[in-house]
Amino acid sequence: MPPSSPLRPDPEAATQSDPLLDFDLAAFLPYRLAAAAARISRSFAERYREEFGISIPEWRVLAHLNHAGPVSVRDIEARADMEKSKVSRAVSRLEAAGYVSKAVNDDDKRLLVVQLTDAGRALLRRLLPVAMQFQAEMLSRLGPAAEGLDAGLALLLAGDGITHDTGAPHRGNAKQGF
Amino acid sequence: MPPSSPLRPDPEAATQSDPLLDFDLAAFLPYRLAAAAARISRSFAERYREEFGISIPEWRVLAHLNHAGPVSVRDIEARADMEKSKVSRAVSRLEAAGYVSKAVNDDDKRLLVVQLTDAGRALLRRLLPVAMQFQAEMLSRLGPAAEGLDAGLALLLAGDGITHDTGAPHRGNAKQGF
DNA sequence: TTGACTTTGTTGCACATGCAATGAATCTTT
DNA sequence: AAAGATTCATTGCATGTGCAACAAAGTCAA
Repeated sequence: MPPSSPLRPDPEAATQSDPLLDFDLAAFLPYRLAAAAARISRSFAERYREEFGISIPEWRVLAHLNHAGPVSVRDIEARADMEKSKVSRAVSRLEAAGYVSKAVNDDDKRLLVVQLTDAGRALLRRLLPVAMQFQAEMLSRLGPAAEGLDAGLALLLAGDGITHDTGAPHRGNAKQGF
Repeated sequence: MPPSSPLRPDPEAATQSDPLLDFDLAAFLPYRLAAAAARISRSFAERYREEFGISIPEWRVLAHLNHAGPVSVRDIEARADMEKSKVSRAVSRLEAAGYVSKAVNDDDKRLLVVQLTDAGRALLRRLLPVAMQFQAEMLSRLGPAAEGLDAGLALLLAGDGITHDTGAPHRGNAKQGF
């Protein structure tokens, strides 16, 4: 018989009290995931805002542009896991700040060609090391648990959308983390 | 010499190209965490909104009340990882819906006593099984990786705030996931 | 070619959010 | 006891968000 861990409680024990079971939010996996993500994002965003004056949606756009070269809004939407309106606004802000340029694709005039400017590339040269260091801090906090965490995330992300280099738009709606 | 994994790239290789390193957002751990959390939260929120008409902040308040009995806003703030204004508004909505009652603590009149009503308890009896099932679906998707994921989350949450039964308020600010 | 349908990006709108400011109650210090 | 500092909850405000509606461009079939 397998042991009853906090994550997988003994199904026998679950049937015990009908009146109101003692559900602990702190042990609820979706909540834990959301809370951890919110905490990490908060500190990352704070650092980026203070140091570079950009938000996370903007960071995502820049990072994707660096990786992929000139792309359309639709492309960013798929690869950076953001709604198209969010992408559109982030790109506009970045354009206003001079970090990217927007042009119309001549082959298909519905599409935008978003591209890094020299200023954008210069910003990225300062941005990327900070991101790498942030991840390094995370990994050092995680230690050997990092592999396990990442494997779990891969499974959750594999579901229908984002995987390594396999982008697809997502559906559904939810304001914030659980 | 240890192998160079995507998570821990070979430091030698990192020094290769000065112009612009090829940073892949899809492999960036903070992004992966945020994207996975967003996806899970989205589908959870959708289910709860459709079926019960409540939002995630409201769900968190209800879950904590069920676990802890009558509490103040400050208590919820700590245990449910939400800003106090968010808690205050969620509690007000729940009160308007008849699921909780608000009263003034007689010992300390600054504190609120938020309490489940009968309707609130009845709602929870319907709510909790859905949450449990949602978590079960998550676990089944994760399989053996669940333990590793949860261990990683525990380390990230241990930092300064939420742990199993050790609540503390948090600082910093960030709109959404990375 | 024309007309229906689809895709792409932007925007109006309603709503949620975080932060700072506020008012009330309590605690601390003198 | 009085004055100052602190804690708790609420709210005004600016901002970010998702969704739906929209216009422009492209596709496809008759």
